[in-house]
Amino acid sequence: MPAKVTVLRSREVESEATRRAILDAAEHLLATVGEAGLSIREVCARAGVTAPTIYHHFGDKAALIARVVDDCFAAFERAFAHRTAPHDPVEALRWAFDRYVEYGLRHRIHYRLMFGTRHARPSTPGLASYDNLRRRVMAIADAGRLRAPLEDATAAFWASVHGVTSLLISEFWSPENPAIALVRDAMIDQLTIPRLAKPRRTKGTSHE
Amino acid sequence: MPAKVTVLRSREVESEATRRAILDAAEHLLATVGEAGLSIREVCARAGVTAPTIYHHFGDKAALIARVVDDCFAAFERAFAHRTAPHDPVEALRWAFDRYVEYGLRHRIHYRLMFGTRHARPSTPGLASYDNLRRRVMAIADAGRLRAPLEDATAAFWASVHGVTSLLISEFWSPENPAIALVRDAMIDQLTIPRLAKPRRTKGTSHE
DNA sequence: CTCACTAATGTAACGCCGCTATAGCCGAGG
DNA sequence: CCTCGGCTATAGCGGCGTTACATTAGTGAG
Repeated sequence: MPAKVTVLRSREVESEATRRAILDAAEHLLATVGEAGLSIREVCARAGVTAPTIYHHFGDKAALIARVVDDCFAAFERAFAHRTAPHDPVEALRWAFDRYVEYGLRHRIHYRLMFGTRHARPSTPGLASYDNLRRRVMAIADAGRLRAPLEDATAAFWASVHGVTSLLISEFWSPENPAIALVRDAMIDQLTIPRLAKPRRTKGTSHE
Repeated sequence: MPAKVTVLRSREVESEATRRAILDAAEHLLATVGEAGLSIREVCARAGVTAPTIYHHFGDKAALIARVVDDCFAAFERAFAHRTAPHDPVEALRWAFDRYVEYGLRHRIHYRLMFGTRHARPSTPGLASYDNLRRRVMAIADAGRLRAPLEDATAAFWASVHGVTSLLISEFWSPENPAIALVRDAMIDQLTIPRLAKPRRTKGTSHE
């Protein structure tokens, strides 16, 4: 019985296999030689197809790369989902900061493609990724421990972790730079309340 | 007497003129169509020379761009020098943050070339630019108002302003995003002491 | 003043690249 | 069985960075 389906759709299955072969080859080359170094011709050689096949399935080089980047966002979120975050929402955010930097450092080229330049409109996986961060900040707000508006605080955290990751990827910094933790803790200490104290707007109300 | 020098070196002068023509054409194209869009052939057409002339003077495309980037760093520092900073060192740093973002936003492509990827070893103008920031932070430290080691604080400030600028350039943020000031003030409030109080290591010692 | 030398520039070409008009293959449906 | 249409290959276009080679024109020595 499964044979029937397989036989009936053998053509589509074959076509989909070709798509995957192309995507796999593109992803591998992207991680190896980067966007500038990736050539359609090399993808062809690795995937065992010829150029028109790629253009038939993906349109052009930019669309192919955009497709790979979408898969990268999925992998990016998986990097967070695989491990379990601390229970305390503020500590969970600190933890997420480190995971974010860690991922960026391990997938430099992919990170640049995801966040280095905006490719057309922000993709759905990209938005989902940002929503993930917002949910973490919202957990802090729900605990009454956020010192700034939700949207602003989320954006601010993103900017700081993105800045750190960018400098690491560009090799302006080494991964041992103490400034990494300094940025992380400065932003968290300033925008959140460490314990369950009355949330006050003026800074420096918690003695020690 | 100056005629003697001019005549004797007429050849060098001419050669230097073509150098400048090439650099100007490259800078204009770079700001217009970006690094990927810039082609040696187009530079040739604009500068009124042929390809071997460019390779004779600069080596290859990357070296030509690196040379343009060096000029960008000079323009970058000029953007700070033209205006006068506030006297208070902390406010001067806040002011520098805004000038930095402002420059990045006005010269998106150049900023990306300067800080987006490391081009070979950090150029001399690039190092000078970073030293400028460190001097501002040092002024705060000299006033006994810095809460972290000089090098770490300098790096942390750089990361935060770079993160903000990157997101603005990539158009993930709009220039009106309140998170810009939030990042700026969070880092400054956390790493500096607002008035002339006794510098203490624990956070939150200055009431109001 | 002459002339060989050398730096500066031009000619033409090589081997890449992204992309596509066109044609052929082959499973799907009648 | 035969047609039909989606998938793939052949071959080629124009453009790219780069370079071997030829050519020009100031320069310094005799």
